[in-house]
Amino acid sequence: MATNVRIPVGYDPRSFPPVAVTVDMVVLTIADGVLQVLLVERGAEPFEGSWALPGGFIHEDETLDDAARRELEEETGTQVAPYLQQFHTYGDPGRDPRMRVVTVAYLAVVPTVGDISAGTDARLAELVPLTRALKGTGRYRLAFDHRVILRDAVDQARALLETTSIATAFVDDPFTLSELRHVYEAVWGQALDPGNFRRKVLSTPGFVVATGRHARPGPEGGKPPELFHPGTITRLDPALHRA
Amino acid sequence: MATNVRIPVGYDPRSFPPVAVTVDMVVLTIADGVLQVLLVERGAEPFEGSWALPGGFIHEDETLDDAARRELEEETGTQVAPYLQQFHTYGDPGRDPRMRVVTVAYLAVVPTVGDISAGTDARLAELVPLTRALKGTGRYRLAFDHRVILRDAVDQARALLETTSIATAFVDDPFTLSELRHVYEAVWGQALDPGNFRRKVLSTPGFVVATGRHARPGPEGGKPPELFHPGTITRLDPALHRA
DNA sequence: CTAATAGTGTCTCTAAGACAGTATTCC
DNA sequence: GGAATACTGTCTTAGAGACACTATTAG
Repeated sequence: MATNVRIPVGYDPRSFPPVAVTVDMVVLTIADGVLQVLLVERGAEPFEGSWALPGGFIHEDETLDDAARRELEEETGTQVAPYLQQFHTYGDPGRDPRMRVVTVAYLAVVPTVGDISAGTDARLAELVPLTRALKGTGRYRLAFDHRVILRDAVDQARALLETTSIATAFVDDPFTLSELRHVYEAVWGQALDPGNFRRKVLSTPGFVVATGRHARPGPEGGKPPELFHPGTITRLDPALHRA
Repeated sequence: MATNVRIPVGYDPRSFPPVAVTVDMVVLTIADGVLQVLLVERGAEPFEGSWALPGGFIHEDETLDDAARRELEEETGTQVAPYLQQFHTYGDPGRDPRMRVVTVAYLAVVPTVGDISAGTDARLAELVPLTRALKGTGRYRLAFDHRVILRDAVDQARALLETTSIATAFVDDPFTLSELRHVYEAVWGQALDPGNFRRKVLSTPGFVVATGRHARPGPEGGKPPELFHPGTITRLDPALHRA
């Protein structure tokens, strides 16, 4: 089949076999106190009965970051993710049985996923607890190498919590230090000492900014917690180490 | 012009405009006590008078990592780099004026560059001090966005020195702790205390392995230094922090 | 001998972790 | 009042950095 591929000066067409480039996204959020990932179900073959990370082909005249932002909005209705960064590119031949596909994978972190069904596609989208998505069996079996991509993204997120302020991307503004601590506990899967956590966060200049206001205590009571805004820094120094 | 691009089932050809995928490499090494990068000169337009990072199109039926290994060997004759990892993918439209090119960038670290002219290409290759390569003017003006790629790679390398054992990739096996310290000093551009450095390295289990042997002192004299092999670990815990 | 490099000892300071104690709310 | 959550204080320990000191070589 003929296409409109133009062969530029100085390039031998046989040097670059047909390659499709996609941007796929691992959208992480915390719901019900558990780390969750956004998955979509694609009806058509060869996706039959399997789920996938949201994503799609890059358009002409858009950067990779723009493509990621576009896909994110198409899928979640979210205009801006507090965190959206490329983390790895996957290009094994045969990872997509139809043709050579090179996928630039992005990690997105959002505080809440609005209306999932607001996506422009008619595809079914769901927020899935990470443990179930990584299981590899049952309802949420992942297509292609998407299970590897998801695992890599979560490893990346766990590491970024130590050295960057990515945790603030999981919570709404303003937030309490308990909410911020719950982010670390959900992603790392381990409990942290509230007192020591507070001291570490507050002793890292620029991580969070006090508002002076306080939130109402929850239904269980307790002292009204102080509210904070995200800070301006992106790199934590000193880092917040895992035990 | 017609090509042999086949349109697979289920894909709309207009969804994936013609994209070429290349693997480009930032090959770092230390020579004359200074961090150096391998650059190649490409004669043909639009490279006229500018230098570039070594790299090329991916082949069918090879993984991205395999493409990187192949390019490295073509360019340096080195079969195996002690460190070779993908670090970022660049795909802005217009970054290559000829067509849409998505470049997966790799960071390679080698202890010594063998015969540079051993490359299969007839292109001229040179080891260039990083400071001159990053200057952006003079003899080694870089093509396209290669200056940005180089800067990102060096930032990455500086960060990896803190948390991984990448430093051992810069030195031959076996090595002395002074040689290892010179790696940190050259890449970070700052002097380190020899005594404290030794203690930190030896207190990180698995970073280096003592051989029991000693090297001859240099022409300036001094106590014969102990020789070490690279260790088995890849992640430094605790990390080796920069001041 | 001196100069240079390799390696050790020791002191101070900072940050992490354990954990007890205080403050303020809901029920 | 008791239970729960939000803080604060204090003690111990580990690691980083400064820097003095010892060991072994070349010239």
